[in-house]
Amino acid sequence: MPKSLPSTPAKARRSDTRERLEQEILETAKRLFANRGYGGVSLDHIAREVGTAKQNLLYYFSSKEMLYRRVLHGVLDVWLSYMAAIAGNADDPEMALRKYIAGKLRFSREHPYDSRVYANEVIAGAPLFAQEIKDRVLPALQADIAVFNGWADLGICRRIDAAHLMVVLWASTQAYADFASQICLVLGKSELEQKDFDAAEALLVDMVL
Amino acid sequence: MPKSLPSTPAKARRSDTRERLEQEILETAKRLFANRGYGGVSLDHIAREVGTAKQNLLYYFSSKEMLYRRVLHGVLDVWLSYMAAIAGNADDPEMALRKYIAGKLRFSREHPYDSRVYANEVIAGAPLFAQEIKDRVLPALQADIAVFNGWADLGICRRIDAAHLMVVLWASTQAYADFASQICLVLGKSELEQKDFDAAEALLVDMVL
DNA sequence: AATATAACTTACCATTTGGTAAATCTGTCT
DNA sequence: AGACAGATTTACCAAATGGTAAGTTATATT
Repeated sequence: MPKSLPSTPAKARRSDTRERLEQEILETAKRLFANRGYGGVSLDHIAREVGTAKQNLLYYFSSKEMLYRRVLHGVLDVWLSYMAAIAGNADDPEMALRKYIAGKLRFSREHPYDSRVYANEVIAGAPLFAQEIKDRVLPALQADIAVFNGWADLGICRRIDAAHLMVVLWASTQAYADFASQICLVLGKSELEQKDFDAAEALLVDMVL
Repeated sequence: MPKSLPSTPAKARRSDTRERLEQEILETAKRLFANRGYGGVSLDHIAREVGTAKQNLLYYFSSKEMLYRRVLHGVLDVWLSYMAAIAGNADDPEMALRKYIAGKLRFSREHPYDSRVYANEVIAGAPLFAQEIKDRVLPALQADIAVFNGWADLGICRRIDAAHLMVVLWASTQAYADFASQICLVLGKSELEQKDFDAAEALLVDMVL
């Protein structure tokens, strides 16, 4: 343990550990908010889970609502990062849709807590989220819708109601995170496996094309 | 006001008003639970909304959890009542699917609070609901799945993964209640209208068939 | 009218809630 | 070493929480 040979400046190391704890708080809060909703989680609960004192959370985040906002913001970052597929493949409808469906299902598989926090917030009417959705989600969605309509204009694909198609795709893929507990019951297993996601992808691609 | 001429026995009248208040409590609780989740609603909150004292709620329902259970039970009743379409039209796949999609969308339109309470509970992992889902929802779903597989056996329709199809249909239709706030943002309107539901129905039927 | 019972309210209570203020500790820099 | 800022804990607090116990009012039965 070469404590006398810090490769990075001390200041940086300290702010690193700070960032790591901050990140851990955010992750834990996300998981709890996902499972029990904003009102169902107390700061004390989060703190205990992280292994620190409630008041230390308030040192990192000025209030419960601010913590929640930060969680939401991070969730949206992840959400959007999985959504760029369609506009990025504007020349090949089939490939674009495949990638889009696969991407969103991957999001559900890899980030179930993010998905559920998002879902909880939207179900609640997006009281804190509406503006950010308008600013960040809507443009992306509308770009995708425009791509669809462009395809229809060119006769490459049938003219469909792109907005509703996006809703259906979004809801269907997200269900594999948000409603996993019920899907498990239906499929008679305790948790979803990769092949369930593959089956969902196959079915959706099949339906859409 | 013919108070001296009670058309119904006094006892019945009293238990009627009791039932009416009980129903009002359940409706109000449902709406609040739908919008803010179990942990986000207090008994006081519900009582104030109903116009009575918190302690009167506890006279009608022995605890917050019991009240919530009663709400859940009622939600499931409604949910199931809209789900009987497929098995009831086992001879005509197209008609059955049409009716099923239309029915589930009607549920989303007519009972958004029920839908959201259900969604919240499932997102939370169905801690109180799992057994009831197993007992009441699963048989209905499996009957529907069996009908699908029967069709495929007869060559009436393509062989598809019926379980996942049910998930997709369920998620897509329910989204129009649960995620209404976001769909409104996408469609650029303040609330969903009948024609939005019609468009969704057309798209879904089109995709499935 | 008297009584019993159902419906509702008032008064509490222990615990938990989000949050503030101050004290303490820890590592860093001079 | 001592000063100093950053990080964490301890001690509180007022309000809200779910719930109990006892009281009060309305309604029905005799």
